Amino acid sequence: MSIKTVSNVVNNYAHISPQTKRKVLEAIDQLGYTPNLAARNLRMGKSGVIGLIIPDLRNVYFAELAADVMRAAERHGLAVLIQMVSDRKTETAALHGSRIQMTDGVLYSALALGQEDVDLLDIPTPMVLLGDRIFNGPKDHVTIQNTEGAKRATQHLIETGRRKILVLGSHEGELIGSAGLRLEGYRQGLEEADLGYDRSLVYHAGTWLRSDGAHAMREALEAKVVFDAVFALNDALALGALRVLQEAGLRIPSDVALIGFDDIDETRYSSPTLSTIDPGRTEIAERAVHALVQRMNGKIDIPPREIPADFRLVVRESTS
Amino acid sequence: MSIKTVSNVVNNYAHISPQTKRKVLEAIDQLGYTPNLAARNLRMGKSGVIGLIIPDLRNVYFAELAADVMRAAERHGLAVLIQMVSDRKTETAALHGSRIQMTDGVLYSALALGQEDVDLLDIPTPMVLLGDRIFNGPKDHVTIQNTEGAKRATQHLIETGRRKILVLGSHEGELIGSAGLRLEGYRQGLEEADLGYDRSLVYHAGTWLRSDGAHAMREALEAKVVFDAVFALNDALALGALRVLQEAGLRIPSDVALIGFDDIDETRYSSPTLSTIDPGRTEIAERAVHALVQRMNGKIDIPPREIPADFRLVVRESTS
DNA sequence: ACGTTTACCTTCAACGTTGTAAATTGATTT
DNA sequence: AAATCAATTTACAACGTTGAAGGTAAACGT
Repeated sequence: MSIKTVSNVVNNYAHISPQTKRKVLEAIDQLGYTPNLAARNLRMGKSGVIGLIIPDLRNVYFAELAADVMRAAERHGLAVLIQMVSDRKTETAALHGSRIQMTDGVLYSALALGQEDVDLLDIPTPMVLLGDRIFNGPKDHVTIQNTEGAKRATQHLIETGRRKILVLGSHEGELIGSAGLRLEGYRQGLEEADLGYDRSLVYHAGTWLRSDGAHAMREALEAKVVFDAVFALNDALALGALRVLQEAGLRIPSDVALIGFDDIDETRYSSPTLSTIDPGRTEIAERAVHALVQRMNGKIDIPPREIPADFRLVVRESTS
Repeated sequence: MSIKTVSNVVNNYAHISPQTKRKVLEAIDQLGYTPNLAARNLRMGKSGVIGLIIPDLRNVYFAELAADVMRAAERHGLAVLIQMVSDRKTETAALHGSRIQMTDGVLYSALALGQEDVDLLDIPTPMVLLGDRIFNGPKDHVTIQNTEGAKRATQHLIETGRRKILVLGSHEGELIGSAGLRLEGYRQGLEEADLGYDRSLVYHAGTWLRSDGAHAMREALEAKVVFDAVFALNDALALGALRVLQEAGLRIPSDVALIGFDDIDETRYSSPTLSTIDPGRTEIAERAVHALVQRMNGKIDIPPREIPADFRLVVRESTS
């Protein structure tokens, strides 16, 4: 009984006699044999693992994205190795370090790296880019329709009769990146409704955590700005703002309408529930994994693509 | 220049002449050589990867746990392969499938498997158990002090003058598992204060999502039970209940005090902020990884241990 | 009955690394 | 100058798998 025969049984190769197969399977069962994956990986030149490089799982958006990616990967028989990054250094290390080498490909959502670092993406590992910080890179890019989604959110507020729409979470001077693109959508929404863009309604927030939303909202209230709606550039900011608005005695949505962006699970359970833009996270994960698998199989040899995901306005209590 | 010399340089073996080292490093740099990890893994018999088997990253508790585990693993130079499981079948497959074979060890938080499946844990892969569903297994177990924490929560409510404490999230007849243990803590808390245990104050919830908390809370309100405090067996339940209480016009904490369990990030941002028990998640992750590394190195050969994590009462607005 | 095909099984080599032990070089001692 | 020792480098084998190619015996065709 040669080793190769066992290998053939395990990989159920076509030409094996039923009795040999049975004998081998019995022996495997009895000895508790399992194929050594390291050896198989070495021989085959692939590991069945894809990497997922993201900022932080404690951020609900990325946790949900990771869950969706894992589900999609599972359908392709792939395992997912998550690597969290926190700054330029760890991010560069994740892309160029040795660990990436044990994956067959990576999904990468940039955190600190930006358009100016596009050359760093030019690595031999198959890769699909996520997020909104780098465009026109050397890799496929599955992306949220930030501008279009933000425009839709703005339109929705206008349709419900709001005119003075506060924005929370801008990044000064940013043109691409979630903040820049969503702010642009807001401008377009105003413009189409013939409403002017008023800089004094735009509040900055470097990071996008609940506490930042609360902080920005407090600033606006203290500045006594007049407004009848708030568009927070993501849900976490919106939830932080929500709390401050309520503390200030404002009723939502009657005094102030509030909308976020991302459709994280929590928006369904806040009080009031939060209207938002669903950026199509599940679809993003599926398309990204699909594109990555195509590249990994080397079956397609076409230039890098931009793959947009469909978004959807989700109307809940905070705007109706 | 032999291959082995390169290997020696890469692993910076002690006795290499400076000039050879320089030459090798130059060549490595110029040719862009990286060691093949699959081959190294095969040769060394380890992969530098640990597995983390958990229910679902969309559950904030597990997302935060995963993040903490990854940080702890990073400090040991280990990568983390997360495997989500959803039922007995996927869970058994995760423990006994082939994928576990590409990890050097696993951290495992049981979902569907329970005490009766303890034999399934008896696998050769080093493993550390997390969670509260299986005790006295054949592996180290890092665990939350459920009973003690729940007792502390109950005591806290009593200290603030509450007497009729509703419980949300019990599992009928469960003795071990988070629900059973926390309910036991609640009973002990009552007992020490000479308060009677009243079954009509205990509400069941099969799963522990926000929606379940909302549902159980509604049931209690509809039953017109009299109560002045709510102990939700986890934070998600508490947050769901919070919303229903507010909808019913009850003020928190003046009409009803509310406390949860887990200290998820969100409890800091709800309105009002939520008192809770911090079960020491970060510490759990660190101790678990530490114990796993010890077992992986085979340096210790002692019987399985129960390793309890320290908990902490976190008082916020919902109880003060 | 003999060549030919088919089904099944085995041998060989290679994937790229590292531990072991042996070989080479250089420095030091006698 | 030979002998000894230490420092450095190398050859070899092995980790466990699988593709390619080869072998063997039974089944088939003429």
